[in-house]
Amino acid sequence: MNKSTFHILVVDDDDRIRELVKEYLVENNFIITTAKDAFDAKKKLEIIKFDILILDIMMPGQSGLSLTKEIKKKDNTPIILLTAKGETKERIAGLEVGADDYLGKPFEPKELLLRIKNILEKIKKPALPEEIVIGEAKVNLKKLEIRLNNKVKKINPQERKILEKMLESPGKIFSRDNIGKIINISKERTIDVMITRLRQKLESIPKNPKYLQTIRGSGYVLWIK
Amino acid sequence: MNKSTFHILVVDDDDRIRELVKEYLVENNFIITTAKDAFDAKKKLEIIKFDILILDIMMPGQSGLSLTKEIKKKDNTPIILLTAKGETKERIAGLEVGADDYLGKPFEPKELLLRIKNILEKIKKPALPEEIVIGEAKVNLKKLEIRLNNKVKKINPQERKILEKMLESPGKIFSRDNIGKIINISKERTIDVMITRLRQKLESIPKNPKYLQTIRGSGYVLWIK
DNA sequence: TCATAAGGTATGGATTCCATAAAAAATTTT
DNA sequence: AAAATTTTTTATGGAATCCATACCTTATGA
Repeated sequence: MNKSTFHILVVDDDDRIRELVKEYLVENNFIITTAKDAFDAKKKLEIIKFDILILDIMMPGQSGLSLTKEIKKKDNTPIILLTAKGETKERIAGLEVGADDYLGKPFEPKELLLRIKNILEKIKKPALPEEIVIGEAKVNLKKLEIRLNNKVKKINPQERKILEKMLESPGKIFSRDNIGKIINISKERTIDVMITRLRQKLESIPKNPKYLQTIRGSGYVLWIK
Repeated sequence: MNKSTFHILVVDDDDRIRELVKEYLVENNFIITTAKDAFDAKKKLEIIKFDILILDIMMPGQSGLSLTKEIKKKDNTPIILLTAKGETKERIAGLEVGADDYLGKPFEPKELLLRIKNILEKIKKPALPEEIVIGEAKVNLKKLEIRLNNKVKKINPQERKILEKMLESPGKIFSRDNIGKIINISKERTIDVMITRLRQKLESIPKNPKYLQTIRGSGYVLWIK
């Protein structure tokens, strides 16, 4: 793997493992930060935007599972969970809670590397530009703003997540299920509401959306032009 | 999960596991074929195009690993490998050989289902081309639109289903029964009505259809050119 | 050419699906 | 902990679509 600037946070209460993983990944040109528990991790998460998080499930204080859930609520940083051997149930729980992958202890560092590569494959998409034009609106995902008709509206966190995902695949139909997974929600009406709100910020005539359209019976689509 | 027509091949030399997996997946609306070894599997692969293959690594004769390699050379059917517990090395080898995912035995059926869903997400539909030309009309099954004489008409879900099916076999006669099955309707007149509607969207002169024609006494045919 | 069978279509009630306002709950900020 | 913001639920109305029926038109062959 080439020199990278990917920044990974490793959270494990076991000093030995933490250091081992760190060493191995540093060798492979990652930038590594470690934390010894959820509390510590959260402190660091507030300051730094990591590319990947590696969390041990079994930790004193808040568990990795719970931490995953909490983090995934806010953003979609990929998470790899480390599970004690054979804890199938936890592994399932992990996926359900939104983890992107997991690894049973004991694991070979090489395997961890594979998982990381795997995830990087997925995220290496050519980072969305600072400002994206959707019809008459200009979306700034960094400032969390949408300019439309000389007005500036704020994008809320959940809205951002949906928008980001839909912007990755303009023209793709997102079922409510799809969207529900993005923001961790199941109620259909709730999703409708988020779409309605997005329309009010994106569309000149929210009642007749030109860009964020409904596909009756299937879901929603975003057209960026 | 909805009713699906996904066809999965399960290859494992252990009768017990084979049957267990089959049973569970059939319950979840998959079509399952089984094979007891690589030789058996290859015979079946020659005849049927599967959507996913589930292979045990440890098998008498050719191993799942070797089989994976062989298959991946020819096509890219997604493969999930089943590994005996703790065989980390094999798991790594599996990914390197081109497998799409793996699952350590013993596994929970529910977890297998998760993996399968995951893969299906990716392969989605074999997607007909974005835009299909039928006579003077341009059909966009994604946008659910038909452009004809500079006008855009919307296709609704039932119409789409019929169109999709007929597009799979242009020139084939579809009896009302055939069509009825597609959209779950039995009344003859009702089917006529759907055809009428489609003609109004597809044909320049709906009264004299050139492409969506009636075969009196037999049914309807779609000609795409 | 007339009778009849087969196909075409306008209409509308029932149903399903979606939009949105408003309220309630949860979360974040102050 | 009060206030402000955001998220989620709920309730309701409206729109799209489904499906059947009645009636009309066309094709066929006796």
